[in-house]
Amino acid sequence: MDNQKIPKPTIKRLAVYYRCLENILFSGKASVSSKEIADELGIKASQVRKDLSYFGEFGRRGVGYSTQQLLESVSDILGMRKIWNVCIVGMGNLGMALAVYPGLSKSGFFIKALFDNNPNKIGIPIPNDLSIEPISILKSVVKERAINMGVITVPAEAAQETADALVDAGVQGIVNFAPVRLNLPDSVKVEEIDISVSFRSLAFSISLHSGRRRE
Amino acid sequence: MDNQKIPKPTIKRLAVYYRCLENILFSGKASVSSKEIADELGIKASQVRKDLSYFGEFGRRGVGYSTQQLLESVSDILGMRKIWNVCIVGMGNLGMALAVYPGLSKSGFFIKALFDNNPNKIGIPIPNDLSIEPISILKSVVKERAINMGVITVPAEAAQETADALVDAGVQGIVNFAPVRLNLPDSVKVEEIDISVSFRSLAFSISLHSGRRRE
DNA sequence: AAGTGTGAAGTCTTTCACAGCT
DNA sequence: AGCTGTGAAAGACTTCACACTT
Repeated sequence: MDNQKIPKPTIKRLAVYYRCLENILFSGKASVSSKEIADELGIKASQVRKDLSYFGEFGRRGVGYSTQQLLESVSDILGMRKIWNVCIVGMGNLGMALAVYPGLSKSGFFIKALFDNNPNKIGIPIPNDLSIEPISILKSVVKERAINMGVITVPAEAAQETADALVDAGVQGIVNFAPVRLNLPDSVKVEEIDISVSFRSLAFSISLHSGRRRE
Repeated sequence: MDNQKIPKPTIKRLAVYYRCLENILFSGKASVSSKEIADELGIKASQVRKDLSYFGEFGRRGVGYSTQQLLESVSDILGMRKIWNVCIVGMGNLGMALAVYPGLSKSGFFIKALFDNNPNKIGIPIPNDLSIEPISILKSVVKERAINMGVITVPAEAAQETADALVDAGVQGIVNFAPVRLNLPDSVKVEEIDISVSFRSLAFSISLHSGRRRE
C-alpha cells in the first residue's frame, strides 16, 4: 500500500479533503466518517477511503476517523508542514488580488515578494507591508528570502521568460495563470490555472444540455 | 460518431485547443495538423483527433485542418456563438480583477453587472463604465440585461445564498471561486476554481518528488 | 508521403463488495 | 451494527495501429 503510483485526481481531492476537514473540525465534530466527507463533496465514500489508503491507515474500523488527526495526516501528505515562501511575478489586477488574498496565507503559503517590470509600479505599497520590486533582482531576492514557489501573472507573451527566470532562481514549483503551456525541467512542478478555459468549458456544458443534440 | 458521451477531459482540452488555434491563426499558418497542436500542448496527436472525432470530421486526410475553419468549428462546439452575458457577485480584489480582465471579453464573455452588499462599494466607478450595484436588485438586473452566467467571488459563508439568488434570477451557469461545493439544480451548470486547492496540489507534487519515499 | 478518422487494445480511475476490526 | 481498508470488477479515458484519402 506504499510504493504505488498516486492517481492525479487523488491529489486534487486530497487538497479538497483538507478544506473540508477544516470546516468539520471548526464545526466541532471530533470524529468523521468517509461517508460524511463524501456527501459533503458529492462523491462516493469508497473514493475517499481509497484515496487515503494510498498513504496509510488513518481510521478505526467500525468507528471512523478522528477529525483532528486526519486533518494532520492530510496536511502531512500534502506537504503542508513545510514552509512555502511564494513570490508573485506580474502585478496587474490578478497579481494584486493574489497578493492580498487571505486564503493563501491561511493555507500556509506566505507571500514574500512581488515583482513587476513597470517602473511606475515599483515601490508602491501593498496592504501586507510588501512592496513591488523590479524583476531584475528576482534571483537574489528569491535566494535571500528562501522563496520556493513562484506565481506567474504576467501576460502570455512574457510567461515563458518569467518561468525561466524563476527556474534559474531555484523555485521548486510554479502556479501559472498565463494562458500558455510552459516548458520546464522535470524537476520543477507546475500547476496551471486558466480562467478563460474554465469559462469556455462552462459555456460548453450549458450549450450541450440546453441546445444541441441529446447527450 | 454522434450520440456518444463526451469525456469531461475532452471538454477541457477543446477549450485549450481554442486558445492554441487562435495563436496559430494569428501567427499566419493557414493550415495545421493534429501533431502540431499536440506538440504545442504536450499531448498526443491521436488525442487531438479523437477529441475532435466526437463532434464530426473537420480535417482532410493527408492534408490536415484549415486553421480558420477548425477554430470556427471549435467555437461552435464550445457554444461560443452564443452571447454570454456575465455578472460578478462579490467585488473584493478577485472580483475586481475579473471585472477588468481582458481575457474574458476577448473570449466572448461580456461583463454586464457587478454586485456587492457593502454600501461603501455601491456606485464606485470601474474602468469599463460599469458600476457596482446592490445584490438586492440582482434578479431584476439579470433579467433586464439578459445575463446568463454568474461568477461567485464572495466569501465561502455567503456562496450558497449567492448561488441560490443567481439560480432564482435564471442564470444557466456559475463559475464559483468560493471554496465550497454548491448545491444546485441539475439544470444549472457549475465550474469550480479553487485557487488554494491548486497551491496545495502543487505543494504535494513538490514534496512527493523531492522529499518522501520513491513515487 | 503525409495526415485524418476510428475500432480495438491498453492503461488509468472509480466503484463494488466483503473480510476484518471495534 | 457500523465503518474501515482493499483486492477485484467495472468503467472511463488514452493510445495504438491501420484503413483510407489527398
